[in-house]
Amino acid sequence: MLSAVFRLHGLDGTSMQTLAHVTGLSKASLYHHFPGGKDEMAEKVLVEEGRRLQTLVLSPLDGPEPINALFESLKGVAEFYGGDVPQCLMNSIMLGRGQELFRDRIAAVVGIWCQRLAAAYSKAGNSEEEANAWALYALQRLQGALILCRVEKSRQPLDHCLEELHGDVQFLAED
Amino acid sequence: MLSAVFRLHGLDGTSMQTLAHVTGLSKASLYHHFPGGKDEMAEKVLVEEGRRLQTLVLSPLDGPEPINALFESLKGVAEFYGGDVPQCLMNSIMLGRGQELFRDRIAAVVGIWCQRLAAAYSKAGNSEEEANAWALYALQRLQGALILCRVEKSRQPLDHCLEELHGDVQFLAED
DNA sequence: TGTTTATAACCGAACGTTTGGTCTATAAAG
DNA sequence: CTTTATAGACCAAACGTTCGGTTATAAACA
Repeated sequence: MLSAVFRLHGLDGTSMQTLAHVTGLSKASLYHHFPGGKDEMAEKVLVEEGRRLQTLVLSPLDGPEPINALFESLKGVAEFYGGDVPQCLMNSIMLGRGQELFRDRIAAVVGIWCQRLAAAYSKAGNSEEEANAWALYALQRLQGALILCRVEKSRQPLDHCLEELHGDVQFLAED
Repeated sequence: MLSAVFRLHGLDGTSMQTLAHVTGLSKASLYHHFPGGKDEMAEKVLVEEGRRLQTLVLSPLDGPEPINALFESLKGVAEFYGGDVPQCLMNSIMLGRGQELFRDRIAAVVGIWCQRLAAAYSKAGNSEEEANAWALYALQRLQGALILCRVEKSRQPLDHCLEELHGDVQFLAED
């Protein structure tokens, strides 16, 4: 998959040659589909990743029952960050030139994610303050776990983190 | 600073030209000092960063009084990840070719950090299990906070995270 | 149905630029 | 007068990108 290349090598570390090899197309053909070149390819991949986040992680948060919505969303996260060594595309791609190109959009997505998470948590009976704090906390742990996954070349940190976040929600439900 | 270049652009995104410009030297001079080229420069920077971690973050953990040691170490972390938009060099540099080159060493450093953190926490009166869990938790939150710092272009997430970790330790001390 | 036509997809080869890296010369330091 | 540090010129290779031309697709028409 295209996104895996950018995830593993970042924007600068990914060459058109590699992309051509991965897609099985020639470099020229890639320019036919993406006249904007590498940057446009990265952008398209990023947009698609945003859609995946929407369907797997964000949409489940809209369920009527907030506790279950949070559970479902966490399940979505586990799938969103799939693979043996899960990595975050938005993290990898936000280095060097990628920062200037994509930071704003990524910040917006993260903001929405946080706010939707807080909304569900608040709907489950927490104050807005608490809800916001928990949402930030959850995102932070998630991103940190993903870093540790890359360091340890394993998905154990992510799975463990998701279990604990699940526990947090469960604890809330039992109140 | 050299490390800032790698921190911002990663290994692949950093060119010898950029390094020459930043150091004020010619490329030829850089090859005089670092015959191994870019990779050797990155390695030297990484080693120096490891020393900084040692003195600022790890050494304070050796203090006789574990609670205070943890406080001091957290203070060291705040300095270690300095600047208006703190970023983790070990994270940036561990993409693409950097992963193959440096992952093992970085994993070792993280392992030591975690284990030293757990030791202090355990010495403060926790079971080894609890201590280990807390150490992993702290590292995870830290790394996650650093990601959010890059996304939000601010050091607020890190400072906030450090406050909360400080609170965790304080809570432990009051037991 | 078979032929034409238009369009999209594709690729080999080349473009100019930048890359990591070397060579040679020069000036300063010891 | 040898060693060390520097830089300008230089190189082959790789880079992102463009071009000209070929093939596949399928709609339009005979």
